[in-house]
Amino acid sequence: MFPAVTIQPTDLFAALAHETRLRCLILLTRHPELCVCELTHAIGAVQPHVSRHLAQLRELGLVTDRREGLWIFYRVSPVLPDWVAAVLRETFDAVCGERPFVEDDRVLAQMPNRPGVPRCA
Amino acid sequence: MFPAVTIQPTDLFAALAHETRLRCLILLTRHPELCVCELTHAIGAVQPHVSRHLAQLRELGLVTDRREGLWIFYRVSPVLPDWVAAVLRETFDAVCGERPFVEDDRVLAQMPNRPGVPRCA
DNA sequence: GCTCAATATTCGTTCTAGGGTATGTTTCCA
DNA sequence: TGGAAACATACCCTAGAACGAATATTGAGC
Repeated sequence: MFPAVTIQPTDLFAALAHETRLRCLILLTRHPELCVCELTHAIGAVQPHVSRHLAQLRELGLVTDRREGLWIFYRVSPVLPDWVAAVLRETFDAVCGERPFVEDDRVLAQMPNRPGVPRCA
Repeated sequence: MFPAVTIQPTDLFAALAHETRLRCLILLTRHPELCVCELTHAIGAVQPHVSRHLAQLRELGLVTDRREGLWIFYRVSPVLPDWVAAVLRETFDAVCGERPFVEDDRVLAQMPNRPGVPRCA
């Protein structure tokens, strides 16, 4: 019932202050969960880059990960403190229509061979 | 009617990611306006330190300043974009009862010779 | 004019976050 | 058991942020 994590405000804002991390979080707000290769493809960065920033989000407790075969799926933590969830929502509502966040989602939608997405031709 | 400033999300979060700047903003959310010496006293830092960080908040458009004699009074900008104001409010509500923000306000309340505050003994 | 108070800025230094690349780990499959 | 795919981590290096201290600016008062 209680949030499982405690997040210092300056830590939260430092996490959101980096464009790669913010873009990942915005994508993860649009979608229930995404794997690293999807985030990497959507953002257009190299895999270690995305992986490193996802690790920071994970260490802070903003996202959780689960393994399924070769893929590791990330999602926004379901046990965020209320005010953190509120900040994320406000931010998402404000920027989801702006660049580069719209493009990220467009690029993701056109990604071929996405894991978890059935390939019904 | 329209917000006078445009603030990039990463810029906002970078500003909030520094404790000095966040403490100033929280104090300025509690009080309509405060001068530099009040903020300096409340936070317990040296004057150039506070001044430098206030300058960053001002350049971003998060706060405005007005001169009155020797003092320069800062206040939270009245023309913030809605989502920025919402993020600030959520953050304030979440942390205003925590350290070091409560102590900052206590120290400020006990400050002698505050400008603008009538000295009715 | 001079002096003091409040604030801002500059300068040189230190420190940490981030980038690029290479390599390690885990899992699946043949 | 060997290889390939997906992801994580380590290493070295660099650029930018922040600090401390000194100095500049602005305004009030005499």
